[in-house]
Amino acid sequence: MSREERKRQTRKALMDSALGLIEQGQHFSNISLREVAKNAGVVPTSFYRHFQDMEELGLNLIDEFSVLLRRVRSDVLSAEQTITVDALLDIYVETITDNPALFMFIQQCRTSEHQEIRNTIRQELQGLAGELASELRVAFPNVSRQRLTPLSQVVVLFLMDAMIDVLDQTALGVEQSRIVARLLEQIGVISAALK
Amino acid sequence: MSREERKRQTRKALMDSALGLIEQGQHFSNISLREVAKNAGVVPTSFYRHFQDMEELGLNLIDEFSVLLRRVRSDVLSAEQTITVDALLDIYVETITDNPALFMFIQQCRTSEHQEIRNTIRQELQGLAGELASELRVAFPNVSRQRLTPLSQVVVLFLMDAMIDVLDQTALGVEQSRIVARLLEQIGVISAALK
DNA sequence: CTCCTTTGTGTACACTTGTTCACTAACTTA
DNA sequence: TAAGTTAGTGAACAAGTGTACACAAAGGAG
Repeated sequence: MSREERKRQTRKALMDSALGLIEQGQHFSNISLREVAKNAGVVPTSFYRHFQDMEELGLNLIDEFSVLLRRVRSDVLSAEQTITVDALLDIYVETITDNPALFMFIQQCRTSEHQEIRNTIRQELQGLAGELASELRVAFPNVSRQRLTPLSQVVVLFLMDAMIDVLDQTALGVEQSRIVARLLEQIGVISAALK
Repeated sequence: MSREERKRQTRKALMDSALGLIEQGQHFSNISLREVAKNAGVVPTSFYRHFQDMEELGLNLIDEFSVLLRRVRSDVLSAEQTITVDALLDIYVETITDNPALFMFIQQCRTSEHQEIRNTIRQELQGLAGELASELRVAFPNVSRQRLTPLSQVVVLFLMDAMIDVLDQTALGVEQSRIVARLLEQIGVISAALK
């Protein structure tokens, strides 16, 4: 195995370590560099070979989020052109449930103490809303883009909000289906405005 | 000054200290007990005379939030019965801008690592949505409560979401009016569903 | 094969954290 | 006035934190 391959591997181990700690219920704000290193099976000083500090690791997690969204987008585009709203939502909900820690991280860090993290996330979510808007254009060809844009921003807000419930899902014993149901109810309120 | 009066005073100093640190850009999750004590002009050990730990202080901040909302509610009720939606929103927006740290705390701690904090906040925000729903009933008497409830949940989501922009307000040089404008635009999308 | 680059190691340091304990001083009560 | 309760103090400790440094070992380039 080549050296840079190995490096990329431990780098990924560090990022996954952080996500793992989030999945265990920790908040990204007080996950320590040492904890991440230990959890990745690496000595603390080794962390610096990959990231300057936890903020930089965070920014790279946002990047991972961005890549994930791009992949989803290409999936949607490769689907039939006459995709329904329900099918569209299914794709996004599935993406969330497949990557809970990553989405949780994003939701947590919207209120991060590092403004660069906050700004980057804001941009990313705005981009997501933009994607959604153009995808909804297919489903609602007779609705103007002007009305569609704020609408998809709202839907993104719903998606991220649902994350918090997912976090408590196991703790409260709430089935995931109920969360999705609530999500669909909320979006129903919105899409009613389109009919 | 009586002793319990003094105690209540330093207790408030501790809570205000935490809010102050939040206003300075810190995240509640990693505000330390010592920092709070120091900022309140009190020795660390004195903290324990009032709260068991930071989680308990957090729960008391949520209580303060609850009391604030109750006060707002009575303000709204004492207003004219034919209150407009805009006037209603003005009251809430003003409440937020008058207590930015408290609302920011709530928004931050929706993703807290302490599940009791998360649950209490969830309840509180649900309660807020309930209040809003009955207040909106006055403005939209011909809309059923069934449609009003999910709608006000959405509005609450908007209000809390706007908090994040308020946080970056100074940093980005965005005037508060623009934030309020965006908020009104979002809510416009919703209220359009009511007409 | 040899040298250099670089990823990961181990030790070390100064600092902050939560929490303990015995103590003081002042308000309350009897 | 005397005794008791208690909010706040100060020193101390073990544990965890970020970061600097010299070092080892192994891949890459000549």
